[in-house]
Amino acid sequence: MDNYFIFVPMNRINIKDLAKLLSLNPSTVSRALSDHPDIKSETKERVKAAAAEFNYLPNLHARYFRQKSSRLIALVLPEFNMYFIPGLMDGVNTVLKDSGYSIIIFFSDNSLEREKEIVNYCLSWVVEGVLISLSEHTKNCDHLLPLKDAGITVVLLDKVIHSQDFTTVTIDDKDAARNAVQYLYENKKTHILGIFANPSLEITRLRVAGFTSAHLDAGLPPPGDEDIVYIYKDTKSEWLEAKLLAKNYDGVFVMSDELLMYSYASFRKLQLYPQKISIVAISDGILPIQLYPQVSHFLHSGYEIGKKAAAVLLSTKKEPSGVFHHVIPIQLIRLDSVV
Amino acid sequence: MDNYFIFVPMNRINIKDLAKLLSLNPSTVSRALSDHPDIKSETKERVKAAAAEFNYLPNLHARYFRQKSSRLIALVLPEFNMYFIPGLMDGVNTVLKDSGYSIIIFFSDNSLEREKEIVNYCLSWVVEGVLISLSEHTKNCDHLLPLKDAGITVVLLDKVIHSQDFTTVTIDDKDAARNAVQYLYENKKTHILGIFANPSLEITRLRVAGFTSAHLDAGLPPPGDEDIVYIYKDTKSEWLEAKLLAKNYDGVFVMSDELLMYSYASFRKLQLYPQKISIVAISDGILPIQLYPQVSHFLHSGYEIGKKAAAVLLSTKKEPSGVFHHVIPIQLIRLDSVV
DNA sequence: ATGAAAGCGCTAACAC
DNA sequence: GTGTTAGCGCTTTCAT
Repeated sequence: MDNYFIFVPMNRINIKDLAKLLSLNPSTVSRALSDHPDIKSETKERVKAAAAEFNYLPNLHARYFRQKSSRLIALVLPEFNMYFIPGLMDGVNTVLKDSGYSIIIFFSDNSLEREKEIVNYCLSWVVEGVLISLSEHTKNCDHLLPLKDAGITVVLLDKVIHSQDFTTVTIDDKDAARNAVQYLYENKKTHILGIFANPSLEITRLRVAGFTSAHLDAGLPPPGDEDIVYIYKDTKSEWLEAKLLAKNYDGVFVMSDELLMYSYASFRKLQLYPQKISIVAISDGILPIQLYPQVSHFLHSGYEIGKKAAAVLLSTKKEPSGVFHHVIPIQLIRLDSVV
Repeated sequence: MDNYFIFVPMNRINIKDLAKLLSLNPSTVSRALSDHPDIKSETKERVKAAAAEFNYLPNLHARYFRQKSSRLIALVLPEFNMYFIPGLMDGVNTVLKDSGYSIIIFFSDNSLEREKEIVNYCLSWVVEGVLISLSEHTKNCDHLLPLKDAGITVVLLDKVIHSQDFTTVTIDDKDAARNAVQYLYENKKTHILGIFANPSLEITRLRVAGFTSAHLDAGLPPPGDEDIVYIYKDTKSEWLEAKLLAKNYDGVFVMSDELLMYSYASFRKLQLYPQKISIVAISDGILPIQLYPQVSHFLHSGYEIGKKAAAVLLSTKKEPSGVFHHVIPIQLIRLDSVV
């Protein structure tokens, strides 16, 4: 007999069912559930008791479809970076988790094409806000304008392109790099190698600019081409090691956690750190304190950026305001005893 | 005059508008857009051209609401772990990105209460599948049963509790720990310290079991209480260092990347590694090759687990099948020259 | 090959 | 304080 019972997806109880059960009108039930002031508290309690008893859960597609909203925030990320991304997501989640918004997440895999597709998904899902860190192949924000036109709040974070169209949340990249060099200089380091990521990123260009200008400010000769190395996905560590030994460097600036992780083994292997050179990095803070010996860094916290960006998004939704470029202050974490 | 132009959210073009524009019926437009065989190709082309011209994008809430589906997969994670989570998300994304599903992400922050709330969100969003790694306070899967009852496919991954109700994707935790000890033993290490996470996790208990049983298999005396250390969020590294020096250990087993990161500085500081001890870890693979010196490990790839879990989810949706416990094979990555 | 009409579950005017 | 009714945008019978 058992095989007569085939699986039929349980028809979930809805507001209409609840109304029938209580001999009320669907609209009354709806209002009771959302604590509408018109409904007397006795009715509210009856309705809520029944809702709890029969495990009523609203269908959010129906609700938000009707309300022409979605309570959905899109988080768009270019890649899976183990240092920065988890902190960033943590920060975003911290702000959004009790706000009633849910997070729909997209990865552009550093492709502009994919980023454009994702913009369409955001429109199709009628998201209420977009937090986006741009792909490394994105050169401008034109493809984000349809979001703006649709009235969707967009906040760029971390990997951004500054424009008049969109609010951004970043650290002061140029200043961070400048401070780092200055710090090395104050500790009598004058031959400094800068280790940078892909120069097509605005974030890289700004940090290179800061690196260079700090040399000038300090009265040091400007760094030559050989003093600035760009590391790509396929750069071999042997190549970096040759660069490290090419000159008598006494200081190294590393612009990110990935690059610190990438290069640290070389510093140790060549017995440069802590013996001969000082290192300053820009970092999310987790890696440099776990390394041995530890590494001084300027704190570039994904958590803080995520929190700020999400907060800016929510407050912009509450009361719309103009485009603003928010800059998260950085902070020196001094961890070596050698400099 | 300018202030007469207040912002009115642009009424997006919908199927009805498109139909009016083309003097067609909305249903015809709908069918044309979804390549219904009844519609002649000339009409299809007209419709698609107009859709492209006027930037028509479907309202997915309306579509999936009508279709009683959602093309939404929930990814539920307990915390922000920099080693494992990014790889896991990468794996999930790799499988889902071209499947038409979007990912809605929730973090339980290791709270069972929050996990229950998230289950309700999944039901309210009518998600089509749930990929969940359990919170460390979750002791059974009863709170997931409403998902099952609603016909929603659930796949547990990594931090799981095995039961007859839900499919799981994990590595063979017990076997991985056993292999690790065996590997140390084969390299003549007989005094082995095991470093473990919170023992309330099934994943920890299994790895401890493997650690212990491997001692017996090898004919070693079973590890005493002092040979197994559990590291909690607030455990001080001084305490670990005392344990490391308490006996003449020649081998250490570390059950995860976080713990490897946590303990590695101590090994180096005390000049234990590579001088006096060998280390074997269970790891996602990124950290141990970047450390200097590198660390041998059994590869526990978040990427592979994420990929497998997402693939299992999709295939289960295509043709429903019973509960199955999938085990991802682990692989020894031998990296030290000292053992 | 296309049109007409109904309805998914919910909320918000508008009645009373 | 509660009921009536309409409609969000879309798909899908059913009719032609």
